[in-house]
Amino acid sequence: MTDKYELAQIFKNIAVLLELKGENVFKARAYDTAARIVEQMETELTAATVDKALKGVKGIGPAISQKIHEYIDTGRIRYYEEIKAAVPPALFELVRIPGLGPKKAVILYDKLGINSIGELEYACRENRLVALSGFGLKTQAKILQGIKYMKKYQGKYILSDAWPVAELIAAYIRLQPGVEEAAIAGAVRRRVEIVDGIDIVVAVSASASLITALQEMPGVEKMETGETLDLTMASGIHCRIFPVPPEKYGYTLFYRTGSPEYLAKLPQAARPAGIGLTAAGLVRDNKVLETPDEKSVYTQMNIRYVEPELREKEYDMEADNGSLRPLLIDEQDIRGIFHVHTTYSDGSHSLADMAAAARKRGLSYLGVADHSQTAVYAHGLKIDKVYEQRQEIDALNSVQPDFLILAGMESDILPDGSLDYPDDILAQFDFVIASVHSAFRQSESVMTRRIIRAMENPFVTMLGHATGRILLARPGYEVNMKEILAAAKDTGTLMEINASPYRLDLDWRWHQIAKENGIRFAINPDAHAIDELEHMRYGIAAARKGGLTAADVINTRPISRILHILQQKRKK
DNA sequence: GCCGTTTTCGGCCCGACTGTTTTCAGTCG
Repeated sequence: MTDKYELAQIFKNIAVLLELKGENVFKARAYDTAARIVEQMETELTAATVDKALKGVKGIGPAISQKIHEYIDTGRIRYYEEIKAAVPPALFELVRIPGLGPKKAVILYDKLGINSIGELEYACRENRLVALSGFGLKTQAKILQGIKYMKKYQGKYILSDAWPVAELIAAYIRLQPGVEEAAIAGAVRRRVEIVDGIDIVVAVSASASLITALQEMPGVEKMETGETLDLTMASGIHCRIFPVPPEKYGYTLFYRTGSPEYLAKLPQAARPAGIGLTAAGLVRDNKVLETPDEKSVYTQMNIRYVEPELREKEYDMEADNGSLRPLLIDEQDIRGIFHVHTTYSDGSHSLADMAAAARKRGLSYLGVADHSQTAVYAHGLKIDKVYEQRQEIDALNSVQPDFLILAGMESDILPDGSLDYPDDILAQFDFVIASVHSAFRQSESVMTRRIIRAMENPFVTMLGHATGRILLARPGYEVNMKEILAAAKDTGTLMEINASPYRLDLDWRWHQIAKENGIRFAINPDAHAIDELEHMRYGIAAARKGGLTAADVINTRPISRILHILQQKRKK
């Protein structure tokens, strides 16, 4: 299998290996850059397309170009295999621990003979790191914390690593002879932000030919057959396949979708209908009922159908059955988006290209929000650049009357809660997203106060990624969310649902609480490249989990109303 | 490894933060 994502991963690995070998860090960075470029190529990776796509691209020189061709021709890169063999695998494993970089990892390997994360954890507990020069008690504690965090999420994946794969597998299964229906179940169907694998339920009368077909499916590394079929994909992700006869399909899909906590609420609710829930299916008068589809499961239990995204322990059956539940927000409701980056700061595509891509997706407005001046690492915009960008936006808007580019900014919230530009500059933007990007380790009260102060600024339209978490990599900063939401209500500040599958922040578990406060949301892709506009599907999924409707989200408003909505707060 | 030129070699984004030091190195974004 040759694809650009695998190649990009190889280049990223080469970069890490070079750092571990102690080579020139800029050489390592060159491979990191190449990985990003390859990943964002808009064409498939073939000998015919690659030269054209990468010709004259900054960052691809003769050596890396040669390696790309070698990969296309042979599926491997010898240089990678050589340096991989030359670097102990343990080192490669150790640098995955947050807070532990290549330099310290090498010291641990050389001086303490640490050969695995388990050994390192043991060495920390034995207090053996403090004796090393450059290490101390705090470093040791930080590493231990990092290991704890990693272990907690081993074998777990963010939704965007699982959902697209699950869709491909389900589509492949549907093509097989004898298969009547196949659907994604489990946490992926419920759109949980972190999943431990993929579940697929298949309606099939005889599973022999399905098993053969799965063995031949691209990307399968290992397969164990039994009552369920357990696949291990090349990426390491597990996929459990449940083949069942068609008359059991509906119940199995329902049962395997879960969540266990949601299912546990049901026996009591189904009792008035004389229905029992067992592992075998719905039972009435000791007889297992036929449930060819999922709707029939709910009909026979005589309770209302619940969207898969809502089937969590948080689901309140009594409240739901007693009221009219409006339709959850849907992809079709979205008219425009906010929070994309361009080449003005750290984006990969130009303002014009991002706008064209948004328009091509059928959107009618796009809110650009590059980084502000303090975000040096992201090439944040100095004031003269702000004006330059504004001019380009005005020029683009003047030639396309049916599409509107909104001039926004993602302004850093500085450690004291002030913003990154004076008010007279902020006032010139159509909207401002205020986000924390530095000094993450302030105490909860200081951080909360800092964010509230930013929200009190009349020009701050919305609060960006409210906790700063990076799923499976970094917990969010300490913050009192109840106070933040109360302040959002008082100040009329919108809350961002950052749709990056790495963030999904504000967490859906807060959505109803915010909604009850009268707070409205913006679902923002935080896209740094055209293909990241696709992040929207994860943000919408999160909003659905939060029980939000089109009315709760400003992206559903028409172009004619949007500027007014964005500027409501400053007119208060 | 890549780039650009005052071109074949020197610089590469850079500042904050932290924990270790006793003036700095490593990590992160």
